[in-house]
Amino acid sequence: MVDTAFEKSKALFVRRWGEMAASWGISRTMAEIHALMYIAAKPLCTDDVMAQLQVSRGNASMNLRQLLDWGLIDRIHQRGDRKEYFVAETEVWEIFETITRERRRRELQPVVDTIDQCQEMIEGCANGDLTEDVQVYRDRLNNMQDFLGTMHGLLNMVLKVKKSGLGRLAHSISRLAG
Amino acid sequence: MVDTAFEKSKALFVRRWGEMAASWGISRTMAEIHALMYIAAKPLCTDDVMAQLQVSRGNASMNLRQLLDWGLIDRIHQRGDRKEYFVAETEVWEIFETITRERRRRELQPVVDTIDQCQEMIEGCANGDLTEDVQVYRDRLNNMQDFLGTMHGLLNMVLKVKKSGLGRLAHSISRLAG
DNA sequence: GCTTCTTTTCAATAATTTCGGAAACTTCTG
DNA sequence: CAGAAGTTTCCGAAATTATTGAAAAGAAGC
Repeated sequence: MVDTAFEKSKALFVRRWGEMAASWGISRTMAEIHALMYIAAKPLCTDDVMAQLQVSRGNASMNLRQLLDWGLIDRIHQRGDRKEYFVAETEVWEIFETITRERRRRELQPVVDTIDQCQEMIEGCANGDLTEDVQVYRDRLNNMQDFLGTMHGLLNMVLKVKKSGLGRLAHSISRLAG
Repeated sequence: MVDTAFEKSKALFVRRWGEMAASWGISRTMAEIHALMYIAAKPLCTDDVMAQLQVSRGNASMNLRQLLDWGLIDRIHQRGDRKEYFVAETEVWEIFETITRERRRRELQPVVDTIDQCQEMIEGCANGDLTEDVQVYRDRLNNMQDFLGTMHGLLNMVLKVKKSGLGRLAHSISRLAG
């Protein structure tokens, strides 16, 4: 039956997407729900999620809320239906941008702040025979900070051109790289 | 005391680094050991790790092994000492490249392969009244695949120019982005 | 505005997974 | 062989994730 191959393919994609996300620190179910909606042709409701992923209502609800918080899905109301339906952003560059923005804010920014703080803490440590160790430490912190700053800027630029300019971008970079 | 501020600063960095890594799917202790070695002026041995992070020998050993597997630290032998010592790669771009390479291989590649597989599975599904859903699904898979391919290439280019060309690269991209 | 039905959210409990420590085991060196 | 360093395994602790059931919120009908 044609339908079976289709369903199996979708299930495979959802499962693998969840596995990948799990190893990136994102709850497996949350990623599975996202995958499900990414490939869905129509909006899905909570019951659809429950049925297709075999999870409880509470679990589905909590994860849907988290996806809303991330901005990866939107709530929509069908006229004549009381239920809430959800649709995922399907533009991959938008998805990437959203995830990037959120993770930067939640997980990278604290590190950047902490490095600043670490540097302040050793500002007065230039005397004594520990100077060399301190100097090494200071350098390592500076290098990391520079790197994070550079990546931050680079990401911003990539997001700015997105797919549109990426052909030209690629060409340009490869010229530099050669 | 000068030394105290230095030690506190290092401890803070190590702790935060571990926290960040934890939310990226990397064991906290493994990341803490890595941080410890990244900022260390001299090679460290297992006992140093045990003492500074307050972990057991077995735990230290396992995580050191993992770091070796990742290629983030190297084993070195001090003459006249039977102990093994370890040093971390301290060049940030090298660290980034290593992590990128490993995560791509371990976590991204399986997804790419799976998408291929998913596409093969629905090749014969162009008939029946499900055509529209299948078509949507097919498009979404294609978009994701394109995106992953583009990012793959982009990352390769960035790694190729690394820090050296990044000033020019930044300028070039921002011109495209403007 | 109130009731009733449906859906969502929350809190407590349960299950699963991950992580770390102790100790047994192996290897290496002298 | 003795002793020290390193590795592996097993088991318990902690953290994360999921389920259940009850309360709250929201819409439709009266």
